[in-house]
Amino acid sequence: MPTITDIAHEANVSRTLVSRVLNNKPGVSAENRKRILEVIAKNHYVPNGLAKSLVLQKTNSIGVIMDDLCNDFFFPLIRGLQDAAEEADYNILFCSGRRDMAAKLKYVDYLTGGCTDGMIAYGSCYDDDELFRYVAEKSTNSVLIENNLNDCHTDKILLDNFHGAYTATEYLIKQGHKNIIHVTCDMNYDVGLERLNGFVQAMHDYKMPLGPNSILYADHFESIAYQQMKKRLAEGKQPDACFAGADKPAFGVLRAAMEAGLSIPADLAVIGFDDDRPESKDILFPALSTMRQPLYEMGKAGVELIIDKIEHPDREPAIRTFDAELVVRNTS
Amino acid sequence: MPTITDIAHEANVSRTLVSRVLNNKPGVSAENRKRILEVIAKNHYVPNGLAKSLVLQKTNSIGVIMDDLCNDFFFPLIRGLQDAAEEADYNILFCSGRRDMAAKLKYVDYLTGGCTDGMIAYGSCYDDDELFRYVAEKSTNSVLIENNLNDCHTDKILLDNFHGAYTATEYLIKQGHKNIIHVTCDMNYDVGLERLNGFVQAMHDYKMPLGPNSILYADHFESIAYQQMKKRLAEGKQPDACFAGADKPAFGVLRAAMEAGLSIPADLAVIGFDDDRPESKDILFPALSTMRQPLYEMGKAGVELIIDKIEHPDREPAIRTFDAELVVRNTS
DNA sequence: TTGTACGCGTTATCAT
DNA sequence: ATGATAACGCGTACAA
Repeated sequence: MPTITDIAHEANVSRTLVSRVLNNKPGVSAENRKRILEVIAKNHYVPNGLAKSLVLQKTNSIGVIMDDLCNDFFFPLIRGLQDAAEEADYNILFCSGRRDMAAKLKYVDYLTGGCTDGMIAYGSCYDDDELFRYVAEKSTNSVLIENNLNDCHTDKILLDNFHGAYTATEYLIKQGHKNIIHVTCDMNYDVGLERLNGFVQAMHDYKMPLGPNSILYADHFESIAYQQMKKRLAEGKQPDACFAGADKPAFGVLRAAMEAGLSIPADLAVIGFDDDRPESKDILFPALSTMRQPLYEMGKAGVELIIDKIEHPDREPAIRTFDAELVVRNTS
Repeated sequence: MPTITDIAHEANVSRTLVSRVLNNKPGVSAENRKRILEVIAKNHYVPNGLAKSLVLQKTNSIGVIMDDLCNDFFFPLIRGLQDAAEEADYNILFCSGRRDMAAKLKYVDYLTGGCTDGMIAYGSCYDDDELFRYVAEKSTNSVLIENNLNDCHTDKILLDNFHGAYTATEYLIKQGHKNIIHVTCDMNYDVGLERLNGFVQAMHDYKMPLGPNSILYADHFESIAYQQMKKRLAEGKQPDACFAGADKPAFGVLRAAMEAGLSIPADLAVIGFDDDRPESKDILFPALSTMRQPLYEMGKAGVELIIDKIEHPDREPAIRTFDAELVVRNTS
């Protein structure tokens, strides 16, 4: 790879002049500028980003670390991050250590080691606590998305899971349903608890019956919710509405209900959370009503926040909270 | 961010000793090593990657540029890239200029500007020719995946589309089908032509009837194939087998056939290419037989190739070609 | 308009 | 065992 020195030699000028040309700065005669540009083009010369960033103390790029790049649920998030970065003329780099904590931490070291001006980490499960704390203790600009750790004093983008669950439950109540249950998502995730709490609060506020039978514990997949709901129906205890803590368990509930011959939403209204899609490909589900996370907007906000932080490194950590949006489709 | 100089001062030693400790090298007294490690830990110090890479002329990271990160078709590719990079202890960074050529080229400049040891570009459409040529003319290590440009003298990972199409067609012939047609995918892509050629060659070799009615021109989506097939069936010209140049048009064909009351695969056998999934969510398709691209293996090979090139910069450009694999499901 | 000299943070070479 | 010094490639005061 040619360096600025090579270009300077070939053009018979000093490196200073080449640098001026590269950065469109004045102080170069038209003649020299032309010759320098020719030499640059001829050699396909591009300034070394490492050296440039090192001296400028600015990389103009942002790193993103996610626990999974291969999940279409995150597409809106990725698009939001990309759009905001493109708009601000920043490079945005995605990387993922997947389920390997050591790999994740290595990427954090990489991203915070000077190669980027700031980093964004996405994660919502307890496993990510270690990651988030590791990011937060670095003295670099960082934004954490989705998970709220009170001891991490960095910028954060959060979803109000409690409020979303409350909204969904309230909607079912106002639709006139009398026997509403909640099917949880994975309670190993923060979101599981928050959504359960939102459900309970709404039921309480509207003085709806709330007992041990009001909650069915499932996880983030279809299967357990399917089994639990099947069992519940077999016992003859049939609710008339169900708020699920995530779409995957909601599809499990739907599957059980459809197998039992229930008509949706007449016999059972179902509303999920996340605007996800079913795992099962061998069954045709009705379009699921759900609470949609504004992931696109959250991604955009994440980049905006990190850029603001880069430009004002000394400001206090900021938190931006987003509300999930009720999307009514054919199951409610 | 603290620097090595800060650490050295705080530990009352020279930068040399700190560097030795950081890189686990001998030549430091146990006492000093201990104190230096303490200071490092206390300050959460991480060496600046820019400076380190600059002096070492080695970044230990690989960049990947794809025209779309938000497409689950590429998941196996991404996983292959990640697995191989992880195994070789390289960082792997994903970026995408999406449909904006200027953005793509900017990312190429970034990735080839010293921040990575090499880059991998994926692309199969004609639009990517400009991108690929731009990558190839850089004097950095690069691997191009999927698209074959003869004037690009870089490492390449290719799929033998001709052979895959031949295999699929041959399979249909050997199954005893007499009236086989080909529904093309987008002919603006290299792959479209290669797969058409493979079909024609197989039909020719087996002396199967080949006329103007043997080919239906569609694109990379369901709709046109659906319309074309619907029209064809309405004309009463019903083939007994169809090889589609991609899965999306194959689903379009299936949709038209199913609407016409045809039984699959008894009345019409269908085989696609790519192991993709349907666009339509309102219809339940049978599991499609297809030619699966070994994208995971291709991704792994891409990283292996680039690392080999990094270690042997002077070797001749290498090409590795992969065969698609016939996956027989319920449509043939 | 042009060029010299210094510094960005690190590693490596060579003294001590 | 320890430390001064020179690179890596670039931008930028400052001097000419």
